[in-house]
Amino acid sequence: MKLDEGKKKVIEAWGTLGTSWGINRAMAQIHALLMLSKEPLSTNQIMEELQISRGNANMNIRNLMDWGIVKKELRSGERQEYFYTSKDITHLARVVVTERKKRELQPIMEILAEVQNVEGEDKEEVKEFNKVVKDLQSFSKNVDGMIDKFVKSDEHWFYKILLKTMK
Amino acid sequence: MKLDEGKKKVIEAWGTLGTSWGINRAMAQIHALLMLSKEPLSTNQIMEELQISRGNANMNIRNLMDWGIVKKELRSGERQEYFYTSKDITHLARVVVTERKKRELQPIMEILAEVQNVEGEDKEEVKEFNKVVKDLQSFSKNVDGMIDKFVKSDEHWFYKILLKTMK
DNA sequence: TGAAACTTTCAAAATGTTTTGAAAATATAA
DNA sequence: TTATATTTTCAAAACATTTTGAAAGTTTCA
Repeated sequence: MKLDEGKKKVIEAWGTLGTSWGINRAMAQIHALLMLSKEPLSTNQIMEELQISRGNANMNIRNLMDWGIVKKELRSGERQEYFYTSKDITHLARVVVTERKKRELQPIMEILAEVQNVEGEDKEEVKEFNKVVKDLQSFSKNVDGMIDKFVKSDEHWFYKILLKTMK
Repeated sequence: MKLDEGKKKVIEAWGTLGTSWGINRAMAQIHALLMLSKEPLSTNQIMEELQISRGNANMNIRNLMDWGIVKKELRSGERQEYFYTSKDITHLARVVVTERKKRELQPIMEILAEVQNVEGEDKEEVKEFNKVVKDLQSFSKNVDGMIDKFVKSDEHWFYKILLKTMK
């Protein structure tokens, strides 16, 4: 297989995968392109390679930078900005997980805390509700703890745990 | 707080959360409603409680049943079907994770296997590409292993619930 | 300062997803 | 069988998200 063909396939698949992870197609594809490129790329190069508009490219590069996934490189004597990303996929995984925790887990945990102990402990229905809410809380807390551990851990730790978990 | 108010809040939050997990609003809300109800509910009751159309209710109940998350109860002397779900959230987690693995992880793993070892090992660019692809593969395999482990570790639990449900 | 190079913004268009509701299909009972 | 209750289907409408592209804004340099 030729390099360009391989890149194209991975970029396409990455775009599709991103879509299921709260990262839109263009954003995921820009990330994949940068990850697979030896050198940083300019907005124009990204537009050209992915066949997307300037606005789209700009907006998603900005978003990736806000997430801390993509960085900018300035070259003396050149006006254009060049962008690059870490080749370490666990870095992306950490950022995405943190972002999703903030956007998804925290709100539901707040709601669960809010609805704790509904009135009327004598009714079966209420007992049932309170029980389910408590279970959801304990599950959420577990997930929350797992995420924190994962995010704080360094790469080394991550692989050690993986090995332990799997054997 | 009153029971109805609490239920409403959790159902709403659950719907929002579902949206980020490849489960549409109505589907997630139906699940939440059933999880929080003492008794199984009919399509009409679900429509009424969530203020959604018959088509929407039917389609999403069906989907939840296809996923194995919701079950049907038939009552002798009654024509309507009643639906219920497990109160154990880890059951849902297991199903969702399995489903997502199938829909997301498997395709990307296939692509990665396909683009392994692009021609021209002498060029720096190609070396770089092959290296990143290998890293992505190893990461994917690790995630895949973790998911399997998680899903299988729940099997014991699964049979316990199955027995409980059936008695 | 003025003009060229480049980046950012944002309203409108394109695209994707979910929901509706009425009609068709199916099951049940008289 | 026919009438009635219930479930299923699906095209169109509503809604949500992404992308475009041109105009506005900014930076740089002569």
